[in-house]
Amino acid sequence: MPPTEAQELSDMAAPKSRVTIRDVAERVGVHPSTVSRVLNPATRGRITPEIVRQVTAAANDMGYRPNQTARGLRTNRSRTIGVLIPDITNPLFPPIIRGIEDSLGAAGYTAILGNTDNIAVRERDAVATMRARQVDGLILATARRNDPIVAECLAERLPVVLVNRSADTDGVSSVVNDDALGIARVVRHLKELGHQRIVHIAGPRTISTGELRRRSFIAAMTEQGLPVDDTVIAETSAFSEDEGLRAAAGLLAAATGLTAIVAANDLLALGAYEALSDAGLSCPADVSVTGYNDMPFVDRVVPPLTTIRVPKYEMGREAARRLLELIQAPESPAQATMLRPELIVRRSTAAPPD
Amino acid sequence: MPPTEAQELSDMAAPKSRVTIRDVAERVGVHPSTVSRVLNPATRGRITPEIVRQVTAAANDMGYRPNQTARGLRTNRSRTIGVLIPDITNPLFPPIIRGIEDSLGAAGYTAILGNTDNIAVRERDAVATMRARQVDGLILATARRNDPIVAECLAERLPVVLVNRSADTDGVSSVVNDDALGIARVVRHLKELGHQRIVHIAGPRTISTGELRRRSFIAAMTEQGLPVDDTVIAETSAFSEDEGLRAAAGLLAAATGLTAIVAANDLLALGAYEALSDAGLSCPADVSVTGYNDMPFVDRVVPPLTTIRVPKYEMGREAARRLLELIQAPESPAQATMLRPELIVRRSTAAPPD
DNA sequence: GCATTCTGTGCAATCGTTTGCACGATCGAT
DNA sequence: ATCGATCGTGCAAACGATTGCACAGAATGC
Repeated sequence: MPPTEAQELSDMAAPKSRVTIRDVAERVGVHPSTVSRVLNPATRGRITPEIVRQVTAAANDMGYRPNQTARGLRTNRSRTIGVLIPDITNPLFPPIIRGIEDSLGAAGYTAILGNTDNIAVRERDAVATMRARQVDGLILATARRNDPIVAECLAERLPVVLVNRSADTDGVSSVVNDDALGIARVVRHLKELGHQRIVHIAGPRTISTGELRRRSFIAAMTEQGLPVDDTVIAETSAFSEDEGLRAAAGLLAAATGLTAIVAANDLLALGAYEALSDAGLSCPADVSVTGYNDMPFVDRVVPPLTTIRVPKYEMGREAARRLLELIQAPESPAQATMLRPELIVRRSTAAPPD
Repeated sequence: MPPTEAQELSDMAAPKSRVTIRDVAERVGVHPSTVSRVLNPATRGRITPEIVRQVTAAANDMGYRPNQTARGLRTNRSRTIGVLIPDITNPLFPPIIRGIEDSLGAAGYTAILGNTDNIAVRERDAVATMRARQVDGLILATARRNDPIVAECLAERLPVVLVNRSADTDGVSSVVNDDALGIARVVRHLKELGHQRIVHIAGPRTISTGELRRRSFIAAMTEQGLPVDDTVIAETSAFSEDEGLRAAAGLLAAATGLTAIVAANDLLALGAYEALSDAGLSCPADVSVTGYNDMPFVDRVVPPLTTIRVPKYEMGREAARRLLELIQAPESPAQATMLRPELIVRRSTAAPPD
């Protein structure tokens, strides 16, 4: 004996399988295309108000949820964007990501993330999987100054926005902070404290922030009438604590009478802290140190780090906003947005010893 | 006059539009379904080796990339999973997320993220958008002990795994650390240092970690033969620094002669630091403090925090692994995995003053 | 009152893959 | 030599939505 049609099922409707546009259409007695048009704000106007009412009511009632996958197949728009970052574990990035997601979410888009660890083949891979998923655009926090990925996206007309770092490639939009301004403020701050012999731990020159902060350092020093020669800049191969330690140690060994270190980012600055303590020097009594970015928690290290705060959340938000624009109007001209950084004076800077 | 077939186009083929399975089929002279079978490892064996060779060669040559969207529509599998976290900006989560992504990535899956800020409606929203995108499963780092979202997923047979926090709901898989063990180790450590009057800043009881660590604290104290009454536990409404400050201040005001504070997580412990300094007390000279989680950077605050290290990356990795299993075998029984935490002794704990 | 425009809806093709089914060829067994 | 079984491939129908086109009926113009 087959089970009788259990009528209890009808009230507390268990949504057995997903309800489709066709189910809604059948319930109301119209064609699926009509339902589609009702549900699309752009075409809703073409349908009789009474039908609109019935369809929306039925859709709500039945708990209809459009299938993004099907829609994406047809329209070639996934309402998904790919975000490439070096490493989510680096505290610089979460606020940026948060800004991106908030901004995208408000527009009905979602992000998929890829960690690349700054490894080129992982970047390629990540872009490939993202393209397979038909992302509508890309936000890259991984750009190098001369980045083939950026060039490819441009060539294939995939909307792309760079965030935090920019690139030399032109025609690409970016949202970054004003490195020149930030570094100028730091140098001025140190000069005002009385420092004369200021040195710089530079980031990798293959990355825009590394090169730009380096150049800005030289410019700012010159402008302040401070001496700048080969011995005041140490190069690093990565924005890492280890590299900061190594570079700072070199500087301490070589540079005569330095009293302040301008690091190209906070991690390098933390490395410099270590080098100082290794050398038996104290910060800020013997040497002042500054960072860049104002990562979470650099206000809690000892001494709390004087640094430049970049508007991380806002950069993420702007980058997403810009990308959405670019998706609407793919041919709109590239624009490079620079957000204002802010000098945060804490305890790692003080007057030089006399 | 129509443009002549430009034969220059053939060598440096600009991939004008995406190459589909049909393009590959035409090039080789077989049916699209054959190409599909060649490209699918499971069915490749059924095709003549020579054809397999030709098809794979052509696919590579033409730069064919399967369209996940189309595949997803047909198979109802998106190879995408949704990850819900309270806030990516909380340093506890990035390592977990990294573990999840590494594990998923290796299996050809990608994650989409949702920040919920512990707000119920945002959780619902996030789940809705994820379902619209046909996620194959969910990893929740947002679970409350009694969480309707968890119940719904279970009811609708959407594979789900909880990470970091568990839930009271049964039938759901989870990957967490062993809170009882962690708290027991902390209490034992303090006892060994000579502490008698130990107090606890408990997390929200609506969250498994809050409740569990609280209960484990009572159990551990009892086991060590230490006094435990109403005055040694302070409740909080969130795992935040503010709440830690408030609770610790209360404890200091009320509790007679406390010498050690066991906080239910690192953020609460940092709040306790503030309360101590507000009260003119020093840590660890006057009062020892312990945290839980071993968030990034708690080794750099002053004093460096003694805490329980939970294997964050591994928890993420395991959760993803478990979810993939669950997707393969949806009816497999739920399993609650507990990873071993580790006591990390730093400078925030010392013998009590005499 | 007839021709014309307009409006609202249905029809059917389409997006790129996957997969059950069918069918001809090949093979081994008798 | 004949008959099944087996094997490799093609065929076509899905998956769920969108959208150009067609067409009926209403509205409008003269």
